[in-house]
Amino acid sequence: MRATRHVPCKTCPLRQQRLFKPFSEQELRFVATLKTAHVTVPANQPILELGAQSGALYTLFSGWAFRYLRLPDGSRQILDFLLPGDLIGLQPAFLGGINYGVTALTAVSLCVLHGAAIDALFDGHPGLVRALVATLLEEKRRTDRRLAVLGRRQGPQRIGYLMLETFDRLVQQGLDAGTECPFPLRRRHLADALGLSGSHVNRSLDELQARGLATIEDRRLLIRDRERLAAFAGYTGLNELMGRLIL
Amino acid sequence: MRATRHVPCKTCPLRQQRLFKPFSEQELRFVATLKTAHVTVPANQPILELGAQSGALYTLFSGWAFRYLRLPDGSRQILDFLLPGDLIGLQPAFLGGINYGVTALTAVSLCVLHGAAIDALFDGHPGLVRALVATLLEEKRRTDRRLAVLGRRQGPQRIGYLMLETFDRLVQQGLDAGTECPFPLRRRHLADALGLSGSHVNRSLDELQARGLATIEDRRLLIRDRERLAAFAGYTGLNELMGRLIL
DNA sequence: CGGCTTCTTGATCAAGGTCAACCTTTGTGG
DNA sequence: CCACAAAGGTTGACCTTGATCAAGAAGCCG
Repeated sequence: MRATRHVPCKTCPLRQQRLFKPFSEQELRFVATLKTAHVTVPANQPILELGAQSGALYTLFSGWAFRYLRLPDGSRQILDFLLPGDLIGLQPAFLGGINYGVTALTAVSLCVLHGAAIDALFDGHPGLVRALVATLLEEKRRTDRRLAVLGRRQGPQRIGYLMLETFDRLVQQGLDAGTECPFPLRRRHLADALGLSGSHVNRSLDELQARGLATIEDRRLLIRDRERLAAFAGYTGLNELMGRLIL
Repeated sequence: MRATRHVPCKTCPLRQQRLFKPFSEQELRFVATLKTAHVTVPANQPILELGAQSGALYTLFSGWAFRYLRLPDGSRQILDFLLPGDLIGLQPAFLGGINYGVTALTAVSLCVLHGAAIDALFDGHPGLVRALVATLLEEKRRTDRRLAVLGRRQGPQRIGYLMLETFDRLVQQGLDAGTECPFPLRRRHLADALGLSGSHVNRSLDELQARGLATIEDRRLLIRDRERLAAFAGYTGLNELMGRLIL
């Protein structure tokens, strides 16, 4: 983890996006006081480790990361892929103690926030708290669906679902949507996120390709027939959400 | 849904439990203003329906319920079982629009809260909001683990996990823990919650019994060897949590 | 050019889904 | 209280999905 030059909150490009709640002057001033540093982490390096007691809170500024759980038998379940704007470490900062790990998928850069200070959020910043709760509930909605996908759909459908969800999250962030997007996940990540084995991920990808629905090539995702892919995977779209919180 | 006599918030027996955040006088007064009625719903009847636009918010007062998603192909994924003290309908009350359904598993009774009014929570009740966020994050932790269980464990382990989690939730609520507890789920509920078929639920229950770990008899769960069951299912205990919100 | 990790493919086999028949419990109306 | 219907549970046969293992092929560094 290497420190780099500060990005001032005031001109933060992430915040400009429609996805996020616009801040008042006062709110912006508060958020700016939280920020303590800006760091980078190379691909495949840990951002939060399971044992650690850091209390730090991060906003993912650029790059991809993932959150995972390690089961007693050693296997890994990826819980979520994190994209720019996502908060990292709210749970440990707030509840104390950490459950999960977060690892950089690509090289990432992070805003470091003073974790203990977010408690002050609750006194005098009702707008920010509303946005926080909305963000949490929105995430819960995504989690609900993901649970249903793991519980009820098979390999190819699971992959198709993740593809569309990820694509749409990128679009919400302002990716100028064509029919493709970056997709740095390796087979292993797909397997660990979707509860499949490596080889089965391959067979499933083959099927998606054979049906002319989508392919992954060269770290990019190509959606060949969005309509049919959505029907195939049972994907019904992200909810358009009202001002997420970004810190 | 039938209206019944009010239970006054002031003397609400649920609130006495250690599990929930104690209220100040002022907070209690605020919460009491939210309450509009007290109703009952018979077993297997809907509490919240997918299409509806009710804006009502409930606290489950007694009985069990479950939250589920209906997939495009008609199958049902149970997302969560709801126990007394759990909030029902926060997501629709706050985000508007509803994703999921909630159905009574046993006969239940519910506190009806004025959903639109919870927005006032954010102005002037920081203690309650902290408890709300803590509750949401705590639930997220449970969801994370459940996702890992669905993604990575097989039938018998999944069932064992759900048994222990449910048992411990009841204990947290003040059930005087012996080695058994009420367990009103039918095979179908287990199947739909855990992503299994009805017959496989049976085979898996047989295995748990044959190993001397646990049985379900007569709507009650009997934990025969907690130690070994936990090891078998990869269950590591609920987190002791700090004052959940109850409304 | 080794020595990595990742991807691909095929063979084998266990987990678990589907279907069907039958049985048991629960609930309902006479 | 009984008769019957409906819902839920049990069991077995059969077959699909997907895990596991292994061996080889690309890529991708240093």
